[in-house]
Amino acid sequence: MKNFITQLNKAFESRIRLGIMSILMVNDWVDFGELKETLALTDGNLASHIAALEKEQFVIVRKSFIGKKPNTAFQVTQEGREAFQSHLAALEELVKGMK
Amino acid sequence: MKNFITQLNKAFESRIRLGIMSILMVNDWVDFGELKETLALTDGNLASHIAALEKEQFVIVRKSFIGKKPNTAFQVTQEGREAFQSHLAALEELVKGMK
DNA sequence: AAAAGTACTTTGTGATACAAAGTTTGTAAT
DNA sequence: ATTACAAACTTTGTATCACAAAGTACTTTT
Repeated sequence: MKNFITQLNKAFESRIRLGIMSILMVNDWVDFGELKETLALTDGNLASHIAALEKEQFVIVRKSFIGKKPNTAFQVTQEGREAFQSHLAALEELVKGMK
Repeated sequence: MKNFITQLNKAFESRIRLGIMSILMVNDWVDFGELKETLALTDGNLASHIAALEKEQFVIVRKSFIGKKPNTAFQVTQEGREAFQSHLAALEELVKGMK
């Protein structure tokens, strides 16, 4: 009766991390600037949310240069993909119960 | 592109409040003790989350006596119902985008 | 009188969110 | 060579939140 709530992942409770994940789920290698603009975040805010997701090993970070400019890009890991899908499945249960 | 995230309501970000609301959406007048057990919360924890929802006017609280025992029960308001449904709709958008 | 039940409130601690400003490293312009 | 700029952080500071545990108030049961 309460399991669908305990299955919700704490890492995905915040709107912003929900946004980051949903973008990374459908786009391979999204870069810092693009993500920042899409979600209308400050640098620091994005950096800290990414750090939280990286700590959980839900995303990986790649630092490189595009031409002469430094570029940081993110990709969702397999683990992140699975965790996020479970989270969404639990949310879906919740929605279903309401119809 | 980012609107479905901004449509997510901050009041419903926590697992616990998500749980409270989903129960109240399908049950009329749920009492303190029942909600507390269903969600496996401490008294204080439930009280504070309810207070947050009450402040937003998403739930109303009724204090009465059942026989000789004090009873506190909660009901979702129309406003709460609408806000929660919008929230779920936004989550559904998010899920849909991923299929 | 003592114990137990209901519903809180208070206290304390630790985590989180966020903005704003500062820092680092490397490139580009003058 | 100095200045300026850009990307991506890190730091700082403040405010809010989550939660457990203990305390409170009132009533009822034993």
